[in-house]
Amino acid sequence: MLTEEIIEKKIEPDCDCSITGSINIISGKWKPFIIWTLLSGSRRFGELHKVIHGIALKVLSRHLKELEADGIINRKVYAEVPPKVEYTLTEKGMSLNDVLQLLAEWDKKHKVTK
Amino acid sequence: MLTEEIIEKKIEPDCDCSITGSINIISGKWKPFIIWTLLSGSRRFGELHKVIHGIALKVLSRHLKELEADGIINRKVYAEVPPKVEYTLTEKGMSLNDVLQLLAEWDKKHKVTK
DNA sequence: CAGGATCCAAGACGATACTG
DNA sequence: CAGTATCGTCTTGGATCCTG
Repeated sequence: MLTEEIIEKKIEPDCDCSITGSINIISGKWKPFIIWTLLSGSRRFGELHKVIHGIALKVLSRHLKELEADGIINRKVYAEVPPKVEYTLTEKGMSLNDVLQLLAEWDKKHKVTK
Repeated sequence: MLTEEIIEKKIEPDCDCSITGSINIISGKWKPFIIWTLLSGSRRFGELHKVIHGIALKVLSRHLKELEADGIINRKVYAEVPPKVEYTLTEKGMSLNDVLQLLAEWDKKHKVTK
């Protein structure tokens, strides 16, 4: 029955397993690193590009946009020449700290990371 | 300073941000649901297919294989006709409960899930 | 400097048909 | 029943060149 409803609404049930939102936010090859990096303070685009080595410009750019759209980070543009843009975590973004922390602990505990 | 070092090592720092392992395990469009479902007891392939409505056979099959490879679930085959296969969470799999729980809480708190 | 535009490759997801 | 095989589509990540 409940199953039927789900079929009708064709949805991920609204039981406590609604995790999709949070997972979507942090999954993306580099997103956790971006967030983690910003936890220690705001950074400029170029800084992120250097710190998170290996990430393609385009990908960094898109990830930042998505994180901004998700309300995780703020983007401040300084009207200067040359241009300067700073990315900062929002409150919501900061709150991801616990989540990332737990994931990291679980990782370490189970030696998942190679 | 810390930043400089990270730049030098140009790595996903081996700091506590090593989250990739745990994220890889639970990310996959339906994996959280599979795990969540199995938290209430073992299920057969067909049962999972019905409960987790909308998932393609192929995808369910692959997800199960991956979860098994990751040591999250066990696959028991009963030598019967017709065939019967049961999937059960391992200890490691059970331990993901806390993680999923936190993700769900964060989700709810920030009304991320639409 | 901060990105947008393009083009590509790989993989993830999906639907249907078929088999031991 | 429990999948595999096949084929197609969409999304992600990546490399390079270009611009306000």
